[in-house]
Amino acid sequence: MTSKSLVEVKKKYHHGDLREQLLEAVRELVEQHGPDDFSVAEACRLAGVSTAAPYKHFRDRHDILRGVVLLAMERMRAAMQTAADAYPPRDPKRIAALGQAYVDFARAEPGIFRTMFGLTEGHDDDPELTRAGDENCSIVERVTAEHLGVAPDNPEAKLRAYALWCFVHGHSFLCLDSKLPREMSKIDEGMLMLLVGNAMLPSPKE
Amino acid sequence: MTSKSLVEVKKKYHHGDLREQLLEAVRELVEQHGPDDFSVAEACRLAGVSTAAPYKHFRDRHDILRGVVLLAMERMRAAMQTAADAYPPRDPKRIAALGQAYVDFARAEPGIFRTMFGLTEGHDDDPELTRAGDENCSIVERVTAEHLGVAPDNPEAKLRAYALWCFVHGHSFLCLDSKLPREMSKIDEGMLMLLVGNAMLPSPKE
DNA sequence: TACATATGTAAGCAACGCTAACTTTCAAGA
DNA sequence: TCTTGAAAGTTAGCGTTGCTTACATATGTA
Repeated sequence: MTSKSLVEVKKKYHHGDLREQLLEAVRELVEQHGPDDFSVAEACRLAGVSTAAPYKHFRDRHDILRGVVLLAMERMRAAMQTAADAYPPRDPKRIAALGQAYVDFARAEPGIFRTMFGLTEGHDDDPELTRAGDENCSIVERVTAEHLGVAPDNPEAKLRAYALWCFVHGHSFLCLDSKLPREMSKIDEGMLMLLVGNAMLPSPKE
Repeated sequence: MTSKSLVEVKKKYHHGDLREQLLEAVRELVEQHGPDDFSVAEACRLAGVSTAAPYKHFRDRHDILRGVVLLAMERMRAAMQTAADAYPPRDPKRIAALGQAYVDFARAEPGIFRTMFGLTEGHDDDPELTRAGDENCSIVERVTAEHLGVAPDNPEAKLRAYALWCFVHGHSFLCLDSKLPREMSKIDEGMLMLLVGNAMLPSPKE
């Protein structure tokens, strides 16, 4: 009885799911038009609701974007974790898969990806955003430390994790901007393995 | 006589320098409020001109941002070139200085830097933007090739240049977002030398 | 059933992006 | 020097947006 048929959903005064549906609508709009061109009003139209409704759930326009980004960060985190979990702890492929998941996310949701790293309005030191970012960061550190067989707070592991993080992040952005030579578009597996496997993480047991 | 005293400049019907002054005003606004929050109207106020004036020089709001980004790319290119030129061709410091110039630019103009890589509205395949980006990219390739003592189109050099580019770009972004552990904020010289000098560019003459 | 609260609507304001139509200035040729 | 067309400003105004205020309706709990 709690499951609503698609028919009877229309024209309930209380939407019941507006917050989540707005976030989804904005996610789509941002993906289509970029973060500066989406409009709250258009999202309202998509959700079938008046233009004043969002302000019962969000402080303002930026607060909606914040919500969208938080969801995206969680999605990204989950994707990275899943990718890493597909391989045993010290398999080099585990690291490559982690990086690949990052790049894949950027390519699958370029608009959101850019938005995640383009927020500067009032989110400079938002505790929730910072925590979500740190969490994603710590996945890389943990996996790297496991790979090296050292404690998670090992400085060497942290340094290498950071290098990996930088490389993958930069690669993701350069892919989106196609500011990389065309013939290098598909270096994911090969290059990640080369750089990550050989240069950055020379050998787990040395 | 062509040099205008600051006094007699005011209240000329023809502004004479509006295009450049608008770009500068928008640059400041973007740096302050971020790319989505700047308003053309506010830039007009800064330039002391009516809100319709910009449309004699730019197609629309996005076109203004495009101009700002193009200028920023040129500024960045010049900074990188200058930094590299401070060291002789095969000095490892030359590479490090190049990367450092990139990071420094991002830190000095974070709003513009984000804007440069956040444009997606209608600029997907803007030829001028693409060319400016490729030019910056090719500096890295050229310097790397020189360092390795090979031809500029050497595939090995291109690969290493791309890796350097990725790392530096990612590092820049992570610095801005402070999504890196706090104690790693000042790794510029040390880490660049470590990664770039040792891991990525093992030895120029091997 | 009554009521506090949550969640929606309607109406409206100020600001913005952009256009249309007009005005002023400049520069170049007769 | 005068004319004239293009370049570069202005004013006025349209439609949209972000957001607020006041009001309406539904929901959960006593």
